[in-house]
Amino acid sequence: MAHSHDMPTDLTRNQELVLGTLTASSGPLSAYDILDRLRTEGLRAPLQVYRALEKLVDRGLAHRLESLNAFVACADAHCHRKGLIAFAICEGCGKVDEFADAVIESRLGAWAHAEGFKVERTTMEIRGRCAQCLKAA
Amino acid sequence: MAHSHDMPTDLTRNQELVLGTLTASSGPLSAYDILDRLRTEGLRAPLQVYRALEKLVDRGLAHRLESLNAFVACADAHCHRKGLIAFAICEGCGKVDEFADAVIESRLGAWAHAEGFKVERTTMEIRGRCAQCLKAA
DNA sequence: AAATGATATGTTATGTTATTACGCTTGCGG
DNA sequence: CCGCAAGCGTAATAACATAACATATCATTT
Ligand SMILES: [Zn+2]
Ligand SMILES: [Zn+2]
Ligand SMILES: [Zn+2]
Ligand SMILES: [Zn+2]
Repeated sequence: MAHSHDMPTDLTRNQELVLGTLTASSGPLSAYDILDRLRTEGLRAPLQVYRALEKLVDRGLAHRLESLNAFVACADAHCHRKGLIAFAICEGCGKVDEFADAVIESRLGAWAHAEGFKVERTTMEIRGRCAQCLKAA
Repeated sequence: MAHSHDMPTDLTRNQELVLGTLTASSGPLSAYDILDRLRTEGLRAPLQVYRALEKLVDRGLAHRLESLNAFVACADAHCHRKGLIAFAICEGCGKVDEFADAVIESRLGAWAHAEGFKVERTTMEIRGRCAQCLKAA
């Protein structure tokens, strides 16, 4: 079974560094977190990171978590380039779980259709505690 | 029919000013937008606004839109103090529509139950174009 | 090879959003 | 009156994000 994080071969150096940092992290990172981890690689300015993140997010290789102002590597590259993705974010350990639900997507689509609203992008983020953290407590 | 925005009587002065500003606005406002509109009332510091917003959000009188870093008055005070609320945000005119969907809520609950994840808070925000803006274009 | 255009990069400065730290005030129950 | 909780005011700072401008890299066309 192939690893989900095989890195595409057509990334630029900065994109590759940023995606590598996200992939190596156990949880979401802010752009400035990423920058700090890449200073040894020569990155100096926030914009270098933000530009790489923009491309990665456009390509679905990374996601932005709006409620955290942070980013994660896509956990599941083969299936969600399109469509609605939900994130479950554990406040305890920072772990982020990524999932899709066709029923939710279709309910949203139905609402939008009824209202005449054209959906461009959907953010869905659940905050709480994961099973492991609940058990530990 | 009663107006949905009858203001509670037990707000502090700052809370009342902030909620009034949000209610008077046709779209979401950032904390700094609010501050600017309240300088004539004597407010000077971001914290005065953030503190008021925190209480208002806790009480369900206002909502934070994570994907915008901005706030709106609750459009529908009687029904969503609890439960999942979704927001549809028009990129054209800034209008925000607030709605609840029991099916979505139960799907999320089912996912969480299956994973052993304890949900504390959910953010759901749709970005796109409202019917009116689509027609105008 | 030279010119062009598209994409990526580097750098500085600045803008925007949010919080920390500290101290004063007000109202309220003991 | 005292002690405590909630609210308030102010200053400073932290955290997140973009604007503006210059340069570099690489493929395409002439
Ligand atoms: Zn993904
Ligand atoms: Zn956890
Ligand atoms: Zn509401
Ligand atoms: Zn609109």
